[in-house]
Amino acid sequence: MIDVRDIKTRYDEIAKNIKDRYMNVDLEKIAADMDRRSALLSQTEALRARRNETASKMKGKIDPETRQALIEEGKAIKEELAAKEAELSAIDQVFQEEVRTIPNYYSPEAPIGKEDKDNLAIKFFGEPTRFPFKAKDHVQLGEDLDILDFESGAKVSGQKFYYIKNKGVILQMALERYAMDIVLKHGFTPFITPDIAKEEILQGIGFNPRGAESNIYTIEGTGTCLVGTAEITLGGYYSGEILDKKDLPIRMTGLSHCFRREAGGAGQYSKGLYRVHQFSKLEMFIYCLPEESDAFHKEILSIEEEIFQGLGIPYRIVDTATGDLGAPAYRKFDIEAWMPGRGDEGEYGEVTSTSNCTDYQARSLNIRYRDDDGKLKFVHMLNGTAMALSRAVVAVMENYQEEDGSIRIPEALVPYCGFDRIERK
RNA sequence: GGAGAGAUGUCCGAGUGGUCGAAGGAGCCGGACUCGAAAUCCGGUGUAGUGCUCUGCAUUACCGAGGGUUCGAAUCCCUCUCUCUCCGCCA
Repeated sequence: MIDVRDIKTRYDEIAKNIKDRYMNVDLEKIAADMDRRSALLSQTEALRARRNETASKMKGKIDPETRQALIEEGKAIKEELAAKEAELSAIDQVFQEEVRTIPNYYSPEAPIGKEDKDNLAIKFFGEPTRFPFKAKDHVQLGEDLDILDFESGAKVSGQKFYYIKNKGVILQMALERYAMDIVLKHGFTPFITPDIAKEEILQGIGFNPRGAESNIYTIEGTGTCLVGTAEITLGGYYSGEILDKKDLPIRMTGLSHCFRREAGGAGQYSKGLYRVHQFSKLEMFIYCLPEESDAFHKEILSIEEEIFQGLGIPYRIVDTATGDLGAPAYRKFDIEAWMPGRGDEGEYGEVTSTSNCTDYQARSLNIRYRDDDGKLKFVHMLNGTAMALSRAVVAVMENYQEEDGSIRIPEALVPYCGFDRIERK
């Protein structure tokens, strides 16, 4: 969340931010509720002050008559206070929820635009892979090679679930370990995180676990949810804590399963492994000083590039437009890998995403550090995909396919796989 | 899953209705001593709001979370969460 005082001091900026992000937030109402809330708060506090004053008059020995009078006065205050507190708590609850709908500020460098097609391609690596034959998509390849089974996934678990089989399993594990080794080389501490997290943590990270459009599976009656990414569990790791400045930056990388409802996410571009209800992902996460977050954001992006360059997969980087940033992000870069089987003649498809969320998540989760001036300040928090296994598998399979339907293993993965191709039995 | 114990500031830890925002210690900051450092000694040191006559003063809240009792709650009661010990079960 943003600093609530900004609603007063940076009103126009917030209004412009909401507009440029194409979001629906009624800022006028929020500001009005804020005024009502502070009026009630000061009335409540005045009453509490009177209550405390009355109570403290009774500390020592006093004559019974005075005592009785004070008790009567205290009782009256108590009643009045209870009514005022009820009123305050009602408006406060509304206000707190409203504040959370205000998005983070966006970077002055982020492109302004409504949706993903307004994202700005800022770099290309490699040439899109072309074949002298008609490229197959990973669904076809996977079924022919007996390494992906969507039919059984649908039968047992529902649509958009899948089984990975045979050498496909080894390929996924190889990708996982390959990415992990690169990330570790850059000083990240490895974690395997819980796949379930509390709603308050989800909310602190900026996910909305409720509502029809929510992408989150909630576990009924427990107050917990299946995580959609290890960003949630890595970002929650230090919630409520005060970090030592000399420990910053903290670099973490976490492997988790990721669960997403993907309601209404069907269609040709969501085919196969590209958009599924469950996948594994290795995520990078950094807690750092505010003045360092831009630099660390670029560092995460360069590690993501290193991972895909090492696999020899062509990609482009896009600078995400304001309307597509998501509420917590100040700036976001996606890597889109070339996927020869996507669309008619191949398309770029998102494989990583890295966001600088500045202090937006830290404020909700209350993660601070003590600065040299002795003051507590919010850290900046950044996340980025090291490797989303399902989509990386798509990219490898489709870029490394052969005319006979077999798949070569990228050189960098051969030591991790122990074989150099997957072919039909 | 059953039984018991516990959760207090940056950390450790005392406190069982009003004199408690909270003893003591550690840490940190400042100072003394020192050529300098260590040791020692002295002083200071919570967070988040709000108001004002704004390098300060006043005030509210916060002792795991949420409710309750009371004129008054860190302290009493209830619910929940988490931690520890023992038993059971188990990959």
